[in-house]
Amino acid sequence: MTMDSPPLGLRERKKRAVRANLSAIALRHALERGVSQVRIEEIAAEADVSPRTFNNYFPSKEAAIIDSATMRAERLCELLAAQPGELSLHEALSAALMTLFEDEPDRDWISRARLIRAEPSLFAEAAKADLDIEQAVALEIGRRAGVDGATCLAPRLAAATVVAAIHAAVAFWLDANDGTLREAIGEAMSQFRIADIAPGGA
Amino acid sequence: MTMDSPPLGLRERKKRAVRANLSAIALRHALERGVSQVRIEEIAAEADVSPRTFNNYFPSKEAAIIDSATMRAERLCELLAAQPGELSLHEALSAALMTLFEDEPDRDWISRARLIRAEPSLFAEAAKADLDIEQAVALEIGRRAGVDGATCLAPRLAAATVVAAIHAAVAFWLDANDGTLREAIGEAMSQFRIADIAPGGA
DNA sequence: CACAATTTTGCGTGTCACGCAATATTACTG
DNA sequence: CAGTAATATTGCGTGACACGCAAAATTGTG
Repeated sequence: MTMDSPPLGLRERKKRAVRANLSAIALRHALERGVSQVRIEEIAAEADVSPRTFNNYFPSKEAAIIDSATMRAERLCELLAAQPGELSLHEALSAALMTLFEDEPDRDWISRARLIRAEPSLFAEAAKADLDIEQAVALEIGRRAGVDGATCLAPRLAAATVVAAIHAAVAFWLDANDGTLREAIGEAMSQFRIADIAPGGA
Repeated sequence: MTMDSPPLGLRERKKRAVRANLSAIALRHALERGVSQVRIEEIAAEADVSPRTFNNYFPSKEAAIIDSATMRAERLCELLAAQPGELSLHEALSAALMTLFEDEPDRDWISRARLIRAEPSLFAEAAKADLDIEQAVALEIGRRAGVDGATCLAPRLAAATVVAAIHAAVAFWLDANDGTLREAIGEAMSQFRIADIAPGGA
């Protein structure tokens, strides 16, 4: 799609650095004091930035904490598209997820995931982001099967259940402290089936 | 559990009336002007109540609009528990949902559902409520299968996928304007399978 | 170096969540 | 039918926040 990776101007690099910095500080504050005690003013001060600038990057502190916590939907879509067409939908999704969760998450990701599950305001913010992910996955599933992923029920259902399965697996793994996340994802995918999508369907 | 249904004092009746009234006014304002233009002050004035009292019932206008939009988890749990034990988990869930969605939703429910999907702030608020629903369903599924619905993966996965399927079906039905919601739910449930849960599993 | 584009910043405004204490309403008891 | 305890409503004040707007600073370009 848009691949301007190499020519990344100073401008864009600085913006991304500021954004990542603000997000990291926000997460740390939230872990140390609790989300409700996080103050935008303090985050901005620590990042050497005006408070107004914070709200220039994020509409709320929750958004800052969540930022970059969402697994990238584009990556999942790419992996799904890369699976051989002979595989059933369920097999292709499983294989894509096994690749997506190839490397175990780092400490920041884990503590952030725990925090999101513990704090309703963060959970709500994350749900908004997951909606976009789900739609993107539905579109890719639809493309793969030759149907409209935006309107037909089947691809949307498949996307919704897969995202739900990932959530359940992550939540289980966070609670269980046992085995790898990859294994939890795999076990989840093995415990339900998604019907293949027939292109000729109504 | 707690069954004080008949002896419902004046106090409780008034509270419920005020709550329902505030919620209805909030929904109407949101439909007419958009959520961002809803003012707590106006809702309170129309309900002949102090603005402070509004925040006594709801922590935000979004919560007021959402209130009573969530399908009742207790009802789904009851219906699930009422299904004969010979049925597989998937069959029992399907049957329970068919009963739960026996009567088609009214106009208020539909317009609210549309609004929730269109407005991210409402979607986020609804997601919080759905989390509770999911946990309750997981507990009931676990009880039915004789495993711990709070810790084991299987019941949580089943609950998550079922809730996701309901969401997908509702969203599809709202877009399609074709057939009944009941049919959409049934079609969704027929397009994926949930593994039965073995009580002896680790 | 000058000039255009973009970003940062400060300021003001309207909205909101919530603690607290005073007041009003409801429930209960002799 | 009081009188009293429990609970709900209300007004007020405070801290925080989202966001529009325009001036100032920073970056990209010829």
